[in-house]
Amino acid sequence: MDKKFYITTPIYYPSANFHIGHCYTTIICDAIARFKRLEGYDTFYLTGTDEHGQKIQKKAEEAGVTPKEYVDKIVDDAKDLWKSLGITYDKFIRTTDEEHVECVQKIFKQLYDQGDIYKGEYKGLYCTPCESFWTESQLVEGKCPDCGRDVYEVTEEAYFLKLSKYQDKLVKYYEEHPDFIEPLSRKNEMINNFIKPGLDDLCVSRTSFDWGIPVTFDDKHVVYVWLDALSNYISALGYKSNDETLFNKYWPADVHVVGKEIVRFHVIIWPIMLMALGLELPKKVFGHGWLVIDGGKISKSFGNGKDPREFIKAYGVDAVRYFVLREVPFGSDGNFSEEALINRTNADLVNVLGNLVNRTISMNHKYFDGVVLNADVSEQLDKDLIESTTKLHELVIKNVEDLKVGDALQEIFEVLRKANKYIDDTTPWILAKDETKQDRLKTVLYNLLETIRICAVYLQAFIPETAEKIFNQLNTKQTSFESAKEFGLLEQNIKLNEPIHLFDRIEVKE
RNA sequence: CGCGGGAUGGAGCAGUCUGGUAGCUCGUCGGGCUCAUAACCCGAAGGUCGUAGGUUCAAAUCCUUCUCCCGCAACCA
Repeated sequence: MDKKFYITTPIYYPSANFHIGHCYTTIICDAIARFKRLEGYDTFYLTGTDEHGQKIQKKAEEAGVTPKEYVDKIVDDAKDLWKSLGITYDKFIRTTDEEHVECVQKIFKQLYDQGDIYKGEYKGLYCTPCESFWTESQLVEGKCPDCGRDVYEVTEEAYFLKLSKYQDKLVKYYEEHPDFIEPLSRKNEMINNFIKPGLDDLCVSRTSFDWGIPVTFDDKHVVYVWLDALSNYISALGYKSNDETLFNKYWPADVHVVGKEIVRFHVIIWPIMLMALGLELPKKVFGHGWLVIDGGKISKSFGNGKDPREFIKAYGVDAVRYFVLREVPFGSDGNFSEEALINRTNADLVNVLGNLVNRTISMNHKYFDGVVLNADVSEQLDKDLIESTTKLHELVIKNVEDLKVGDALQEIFEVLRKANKYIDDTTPWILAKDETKQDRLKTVLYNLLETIRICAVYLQAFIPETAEKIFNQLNTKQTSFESAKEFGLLEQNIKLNEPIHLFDRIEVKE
């Protein structure tokens, strides 16, 4: 029986092209998904786009195209971006996919039939020219925050989801599953802010615009965005379709990775929807922090929404992947800037990893014509390096398990630093000059090559292109996850390929 | 008192639960080495751990006060 792993990103809102923040979430999930595959899990990695809603409708009107044409263009661009970042999603779901639309309609109907959705009245403050509802607190001096005009109290019929009915059950679920919401601080926020004061039933339909999924039995209404969007996690697996094979295999999700701003929807509305449908709840919702620029959010209006492909082009895909994976601590925000990206790349990828691989392989070529040899002449010194390298196995697994990808990378680089130190401690260039030390030299270089190989096995998940380059230079077939458990599996008597820089130093122009 | 998080050498963070010499990466300065991409290795300088009080033999850590920053509450990854 295969171990399975189902991981999702949020489905992003394609009102504009994606920025580095979207990349962050998607790269994290990709690294975890790759790692799980490497570990031998039958993995399903889902991402996609949430394409309905008034904002898209408006954007499309402004652009003079249909909403579908508008989102098609952005989706094409997104897929190109994911490709350039090496994202290995198993499915890209769009909420305009026919399968998804039908699934949502069936869900809505079922919840209505069983009484969890009911028809009621929605009272709100409405701005007619903007076609928008606002809450009291959103108003600016009592006027519409968008256009500054008066708002009117309007009543319209709407469907509601009975959140209140499931409140106690939800709290009980939290208590019985302490790992459901991560990081923990988000959980307290949710309980104190929303659940303790009592959940209001949620308005789940709209009549004020029509770019959405129609309610089958009442076509004035379209389905509220979050009910539509959240369903993607099961509609993508074929829930309520003719073929539920994937759904049966992968659901419940092992983790929904989401930005901290939408944790609320994933830990309140989504679980309640699932309870109402009689389905299992996801095992974990992880609310990650943001990449911020000078302490502020990334957004187009901020003028910092530079196309991430420019960074990839300039510094390489793995520099970008490494940076975002490494820079943001578990659960909190990390700072993004081109300068930080350059520093990180030079300090870790060039100086520690690149230089280690280059100097080791160069020496092996210089001293042994590139042939991998090991004469087993060990010294006490070797032990520390070998132990650290071997211990990596459980450390990396544990950190990825806990979604601490930055820490996992830190552990790997810790070992690479040790390897650099090992070179200085063993001074191979001095051994090389002594005829009687040739066997010792073989062992020293073997230990280094083997350390590099094992680190590269893990790095496949995070910086796959680089790991591949390392394997090529090592000319090894020992690249499996299992092969990293044991020190000494690098094939002897094989010939290394020529040393090539993994990363070129980024010179900062004045 | 709406709720939550944070404040630790120049920068970014760990340490706080379970009190006992303040740690890591980057940066700066000095030295070493020459296999390597001005890299690598060693050493040093630099911190009254936001403020004020309390508990204790002992507080970054526990308790209380205040200040400042951020997030959520409202469809931003």
